[in-house]
Amino acid sequence: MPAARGRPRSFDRGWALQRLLDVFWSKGFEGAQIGDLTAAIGVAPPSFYAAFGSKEAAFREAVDLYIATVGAAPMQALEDAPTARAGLRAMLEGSIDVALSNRSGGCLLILGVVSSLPASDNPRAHLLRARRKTLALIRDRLERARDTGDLPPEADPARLAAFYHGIMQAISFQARDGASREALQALIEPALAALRAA
Amino acid sequence: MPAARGRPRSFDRGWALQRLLDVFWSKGFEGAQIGDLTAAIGVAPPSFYAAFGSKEAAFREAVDLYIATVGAAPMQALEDAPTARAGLRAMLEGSIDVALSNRSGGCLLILGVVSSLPASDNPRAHLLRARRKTLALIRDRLERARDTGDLPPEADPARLAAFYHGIMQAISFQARDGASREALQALIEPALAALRAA
DNA sequence: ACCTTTCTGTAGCCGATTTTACATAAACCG
DNA sequence: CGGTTTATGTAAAATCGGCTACAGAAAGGT
Repeated sequence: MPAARGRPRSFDRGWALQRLLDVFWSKGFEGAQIGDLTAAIGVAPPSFYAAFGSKEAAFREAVDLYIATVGAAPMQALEDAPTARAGLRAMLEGSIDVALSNRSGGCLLILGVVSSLPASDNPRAHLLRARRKTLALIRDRLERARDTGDLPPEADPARLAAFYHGIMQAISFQARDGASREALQALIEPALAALRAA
Repeated sequence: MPAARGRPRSFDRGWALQRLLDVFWSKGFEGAQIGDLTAAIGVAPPSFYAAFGSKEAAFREAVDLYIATVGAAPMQALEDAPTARAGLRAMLEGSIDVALSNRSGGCLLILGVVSSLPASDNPRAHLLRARRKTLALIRDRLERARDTGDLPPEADPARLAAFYHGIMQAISFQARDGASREALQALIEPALAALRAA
């Protein structure tokens, strides 16, 4: 175990990453400026760069932390519920909780980067991979439901997964536009009607 | 009518505005840089500023042109269809046509500004107003359907309008992420299931 | 013809943003 | 306690964005 060498850091790196996540979440990759990030930690730019390398690298780490913590809850709820219907409802309700737990509203993975500046290409691609993973998780859960008889054999897990992923995107977007919890919850019942039809 | 004074403009302003719309649509307000806009018209910056005033003013004009042309088709289809169901289906299919008719994919009103930089506040607010108008159009059409017996009296036009507006947003996001026409069309049937339930 | 008006291209200003030199401070090691 | 290592704050470099001064060009008015 290598004893700590040199002057110790004046802040806890994990704590700082959570602050960075909060800033990136509410302002997006491009909206979050170095000044916002360093102010959130309470340090000067060189300390930020020494600890995280660059804005892009910090964003990547913050997104991974988001996936492992904030974003995991709705997906876990989907996984654990006894039926596909209950799972989807829990996932969407969890998404609403997430979308309302931040000043600006919405999901970091969906709204973190949208503009197409060359400087945002890598962060954008990182988020796109995360979204594809979310989609795959939903599809897997629906396939399991079909295989166990919870959904009829003619149900189309891939199509339904894209549809419910779309509902998550709608929740995020409308939360960003200032929708209330009631307004967001009103999206769930109409969305679940698609299960009866399938 | 005052005869044209001074040196005439070297390009047609309406034609130029369409080019600007194309650039703003595919790159967003912040992603579209002055160099992109002037290159699309084929002029130097001073000509752009003489004709349009500023990037923000040009964006506002481009958005208004988008609403009057590109965006009008799906809403007109919603209005003209004989039933609410047929209208919503036509609106969503029209949204898919729109979303696929641009390099980057998606709707300008939904994806044009997302980041929260202070410099984008006015453009963002302008788009938000446009979205509210879209939502109101859908709600009005559903109210009419309810009043004429096309939808049952217990149907909730405001809720359903928010839901189908959400589907449009999902179409835009997934188109921006590269979804195929087939993938986007697969969102429509599940969405229409909400009508049967209501 | 000459003046006024308006547009055009070159070239550059001005501010903002990410990132880094540099000197200094705070820890451990021998 | 001197030396090494790493972090910190000030301050600025490097870059890049929107925007504009200027001088010249192209039209109409008189």
